[in-house]
Amino acid sequence: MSTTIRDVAEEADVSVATVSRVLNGSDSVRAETKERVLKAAQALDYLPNETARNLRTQKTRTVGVLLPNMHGEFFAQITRGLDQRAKEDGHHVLVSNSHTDETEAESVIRSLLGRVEGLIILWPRLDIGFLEDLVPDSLPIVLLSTSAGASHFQTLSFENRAGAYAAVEHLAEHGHERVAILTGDPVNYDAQMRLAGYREAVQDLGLDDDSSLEIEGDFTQESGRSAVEKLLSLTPSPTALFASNDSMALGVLRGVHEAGLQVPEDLALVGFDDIPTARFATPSLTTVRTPTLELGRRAMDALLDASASNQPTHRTLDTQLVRRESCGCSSDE
Amino acid sequence: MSTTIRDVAEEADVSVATVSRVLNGSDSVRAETKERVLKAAQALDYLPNETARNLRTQKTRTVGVLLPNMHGEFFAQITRGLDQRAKEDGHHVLVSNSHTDETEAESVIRSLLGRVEGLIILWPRLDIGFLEDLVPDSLPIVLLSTSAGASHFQTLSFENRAGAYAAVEHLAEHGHERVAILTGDPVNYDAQMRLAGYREAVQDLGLDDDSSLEIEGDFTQESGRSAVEKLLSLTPSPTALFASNDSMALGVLRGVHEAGLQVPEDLALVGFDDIPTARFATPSLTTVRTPTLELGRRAMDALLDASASNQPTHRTLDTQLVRRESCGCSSDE
DNA sequence: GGGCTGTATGTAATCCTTTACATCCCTCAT
DNA sequence: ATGAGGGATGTAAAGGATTACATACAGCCC
Repeated sequence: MSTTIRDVAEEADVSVATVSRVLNGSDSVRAETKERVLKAAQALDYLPNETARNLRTQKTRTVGVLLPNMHGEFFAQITRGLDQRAKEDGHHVLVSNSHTDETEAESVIRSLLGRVEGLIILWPRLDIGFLEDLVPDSLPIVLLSTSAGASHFQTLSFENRAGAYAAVEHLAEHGHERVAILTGDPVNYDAQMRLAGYREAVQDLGLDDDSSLEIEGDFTQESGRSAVEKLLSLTPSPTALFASNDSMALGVLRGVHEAGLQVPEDLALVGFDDIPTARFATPSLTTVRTPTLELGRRAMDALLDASASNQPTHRTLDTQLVRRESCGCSSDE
Repeated sequence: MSTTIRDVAEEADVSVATVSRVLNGSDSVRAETKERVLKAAQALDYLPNETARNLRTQKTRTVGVLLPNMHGEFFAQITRGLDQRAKEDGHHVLVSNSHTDETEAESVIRSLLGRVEGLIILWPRLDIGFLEDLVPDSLPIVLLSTSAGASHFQTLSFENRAGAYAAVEHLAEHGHERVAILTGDPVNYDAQMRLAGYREAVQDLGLDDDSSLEIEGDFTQESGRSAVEKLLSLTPSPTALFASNDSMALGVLRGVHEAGLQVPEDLALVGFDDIPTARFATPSLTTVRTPTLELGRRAMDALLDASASNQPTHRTLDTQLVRRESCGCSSDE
């Protein structure tokens, strides 16, 4: 078998307690002894059994993360942010990202329970009550992009509403009065909030208020492309479009091109997210930047904090309009 | 504290052994007793302590995954594939994806050792000897996109060389004789192999063999964009370009547009990877499809198998040319 | 009835650490 | 000289599960 602390103790001719003390650097141990222990550990290729350690200390230093199938860039950035922050505190990240339905999510969560010290969940159609029943009250949980305040869980989201508002407002500044929206999947919280921001702006700014201007999409590029047809069939045609994310905006770009028209001349366009490709599209995409990496970091932050102060906080992260070409501006950058 | 198996045993008025037997469904236990135990467990909200279980059974059912900073879509797909496959076997995935240098990677691996039963590593500039020293021989490891055969580790890669060959060949079929390549980061194994495939095709097909046609990129969109300038300064100008990945190809698309030229008329273009955006670019991108999700699945497959038969296998996954518009074809799809 | 078999259950060892408490010994103040 | 105090180390008890082995009991056969 693999070598244990007992073997090291024997080799160094001390007790296991001393070995443990050396390895954890906590208690006082004579310099000479310490060295002997370290040498023994080295010689035997000793590797502490993390499981035993976890059991004894009642800590796993591991958090679970549930992410759904989502846009790759978004997914990657969040994961990266989570991981960065976790690493700073010496925590590990146990991921699960391929669950599709509620049953599966339940079994995933169950299998995570008892091996994680906290959970970060991004799950659009999450039923809060269901989750409350499933997990012990004592387990810190951070919910991402979910309707805030609905629970005693911590939540963290983008400032979607203000971002969408800014996007529409900017299109209005370009003189557009008939601005359509391509929505995301209606069950998605981000999508809902972006739609809300759009509506608010349309009202406030006195733009054409026509429910046929709200076209339903699902955040995929294909839904962006196919939306163009619907868009062009409207009378009068909208002169501008707010796409609820960049993937769809890229699809729209493609669709408009296929229809033989031009962005921004025939249709001004603003997206949301500022994925890397947005800058390199032709025309480059005006969009609302979401701090994705930051979302990950802050989520982990909140979770690790939660252990200490268990105040359920609900935070949002500011977004920022990035002016490029697709709205009719000449690019900022 | 949380409830233990002892509490359940007490509640159900049986021994802990019986509770364990019921929960693991292995041994024979009377139906009536079984029910009583289950009821007790339910009533007490009992959750087996996974750590204790892991310690006793000497199994963690957890594998570690190291991925570098990489293109989002690629990253997401691999992770998904890994997770899917792991879940099928009831395994958990511990990820780490934000390490930058060797020291950090070392500490990450160290911290994983002792809590995982295997490791999947994608790490471009990995030093095999370093890894061999670091991990115990008994730990199964699968290396992704790395020079094969160099070790007793299992490896898995894309069939990059053949893919690149096919891309260049296709451009030659369109009549191009002066085909440039935009390479990826030279330390990257995929990049090396794609370059090798390009060179092989140039030789075989008798295309212009001019080392100035090899432009160094780094897989980023920006490097694609800025390569256009260099490309146009060559005399005579190449009429076609093979970009070693789609991100760079998208950057090239942008750069060509900025230069007031057209793809494919002024420059035919083929990418590599077939990221989702490739289909929606304008013009849509001809590219070589890599089965990314499959790479993840197969990697996990190999790892979980490895426990049984520890034959170091070296496999490659076939790639496939997808004809769209940027090469001069009318789109397949 | 006695011994044998097999099923259902209990007892206790075990996995490998950490750590509270005990011990030992040395130094120093009284 | 003696006791207190403190530094270095050892002993053994957790921590919560699994499981080998022991036990109890019922049924059966002769």
